[in-house]
Amino acid sequence: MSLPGLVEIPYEGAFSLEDTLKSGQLFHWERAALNDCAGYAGCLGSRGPSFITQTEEGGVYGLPDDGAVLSRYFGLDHAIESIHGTFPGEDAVLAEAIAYCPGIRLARQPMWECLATFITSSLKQVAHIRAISMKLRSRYGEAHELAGQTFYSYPEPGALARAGEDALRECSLGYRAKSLHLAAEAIVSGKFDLEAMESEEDPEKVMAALLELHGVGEKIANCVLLFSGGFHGAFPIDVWIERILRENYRKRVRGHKLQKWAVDYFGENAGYAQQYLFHFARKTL
DNA sequence: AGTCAGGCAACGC
DNA sequence: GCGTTGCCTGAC
Repeated sequence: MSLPGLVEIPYEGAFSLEDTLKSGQLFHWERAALNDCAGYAGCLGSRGPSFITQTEEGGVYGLPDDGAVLSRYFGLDHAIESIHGTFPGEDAVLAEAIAYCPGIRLARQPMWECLATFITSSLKQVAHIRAISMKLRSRYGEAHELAGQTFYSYPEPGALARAGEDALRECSLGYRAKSLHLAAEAIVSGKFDLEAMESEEDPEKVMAALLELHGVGEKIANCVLLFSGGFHGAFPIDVWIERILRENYRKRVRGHKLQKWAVDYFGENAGYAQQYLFHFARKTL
C-alpha cells in the first residue's frame, strides 16, 4: 500500500505512533490532515513541519525527505526485539507493562528542544508542559505553513536569551523562566557546547555538562540523555517510576541507591524498560 | 480555599 | 551524604 505524496518508513517490531506521542517525551505534535490523510504534524528542532501517519495495518508514512529524519526521530531504527532480549528474564511486572503498550518507542529529539522542554517540565503535568511549549513556539519560534495550518519551530537559544527572563515568565513559566533563560544564555555563550554534546559518545560527559546548568538535576539530565542523546541505559526517576518501583518491585530505597539498582537490574536498555513502566504506572497506579 | 503536581537548589544537619 | 523547604502556576 502507498499513500499519495508520502514516503513509507520501514521498521521492525511493534510501533504505535499514538502511544509514542502520548508517552511523555514529545509535547507539540498536532493532529493534521495532508492530502485527505489524517495524521500528525510538528516541527523537528528548527526545521519546517514534518507530517507522519500510521495506517490501521501499521504502516508508517511521512514527509519530508526520504523518511530517514523521521525514522531516527521516532526511534523506528531501533531493534526492539533485541532490546527486549537484554531485559531481566523473569519479570512479570515489566512483561505486563510491555504487553500493555508494546508500541512505544524512545524518540531521539534535537538536544536543545529536549533540554529546554524538560527544564520547563518541573512540577508540571503533561497538558501544561504542552501549553508552555506551544506558547514559547508561537511567540519566539518561526512560523511555517503546512496544509493550511501554522506550525512553529522551537525557538533557538538566541531567541530565548534575547527575550529575557521577565518576558519568559509571561509564558506561565514561573520560577522555571530563570532556568530556561540561563540555559539559553549558556548555549549562546558557548559555556554549554550544544554541538559537541549532541555528538558526544560518552554519556558521563553529557551528564556532567547538563548538571552544570541551573535548574537541571538528575531527572531532567537523564531525560535528555534518553530522549535526545540516544543513551538507552539512562533511567530518569520521576514520581511515577519511583511509585512503581516501590509498589511493584518492593524497593524502599530512594535517590542514588534506587538509580543504581534500576540501572544494574534493567541493564543496558534500562531506559526502554523505564518508558514501558512509566506509561503503565501512569495508567494503572 | 486549600491541596497538589511527571524537580530543583539552597540550606541545615 | 541525607532530609527539609520554597518556588510559579493551573486544575481540582
